[in-house]
Amino acid sequence: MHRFPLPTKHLDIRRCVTSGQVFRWSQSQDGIWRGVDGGSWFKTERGEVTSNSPPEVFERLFRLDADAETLFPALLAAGPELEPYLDALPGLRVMRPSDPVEALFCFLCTPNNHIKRITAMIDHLAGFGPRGSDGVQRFPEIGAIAAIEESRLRGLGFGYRGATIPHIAAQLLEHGGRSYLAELSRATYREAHQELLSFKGIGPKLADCIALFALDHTEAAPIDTHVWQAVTRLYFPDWRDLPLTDVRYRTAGDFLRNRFGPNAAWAQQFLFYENQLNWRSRR
DNA sequence: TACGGACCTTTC
DNA sequence: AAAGGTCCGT
Repeated sequence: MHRFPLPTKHLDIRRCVTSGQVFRWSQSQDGIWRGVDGGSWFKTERGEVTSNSPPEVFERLFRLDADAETLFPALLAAGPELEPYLDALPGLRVMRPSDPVEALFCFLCTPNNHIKRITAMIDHLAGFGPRGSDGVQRFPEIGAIAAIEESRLRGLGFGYRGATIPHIAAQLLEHGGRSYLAELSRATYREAHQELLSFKGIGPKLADCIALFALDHTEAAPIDTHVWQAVTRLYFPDWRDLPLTDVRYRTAGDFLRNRFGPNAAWAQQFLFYENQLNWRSRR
């Protein structure tokens, strides 16, 4: 058991874990945040973190090695238009989940879906994994997911994803499982993204989420409906309210990569959350 | 290559 | 209707 101070400077847990980057965190009535990531569990209370892992694991998860004092000026130099969003959301981080398998399958639950149902599905999926002696529900391995019957998942409310999730797990095993994912992590962003697109059920948006959160490619800039609104408002006004086609997806993502390079994911996070916070007032 | 429609289910 | 989309027809 470890206890250490919650590094509140440049870290706002609420915003990090409600921005759709991770799905196994929740806040209870008393304001305490509890989260699971890979084999680690965390609990934050009164400015203190309790965990089964040492502080370095927490710091890695919230990417605290990316120092805001140098990162924010770099983002602003490349994109001064981001200033109001950086000011409004100074504690937002791009998270770095520890387990690529967990991150990948969490994002397979997200397409054409909403957060509430996504977390319910992920809790069900986690239930297929082992429960540690410390009571932590570990996420299932790829093989365990591949073995789940489609009807079982449909019965749990997965809808058509009850078919794609075990199928993708089986495909992953054929490609080499975890070592294959490790290869994609070492490959370039572009190679990894293209490879992920070959899976049935993984399109450009999911491939970017997986490249970023499972494989740690920070050039990835997942463009969902919210980021699309922000990007068209700021950079592509002619495309406002137009549907997000493959070509537009590629163009917008390349634009963010050209502008922000390896910090594209940071720019994407601020654009996403800014739109989440303000879309109602703009209507 | 680009556009519609369907897809499971829950929530607003 | 729309949800942090994707696939499969035309």
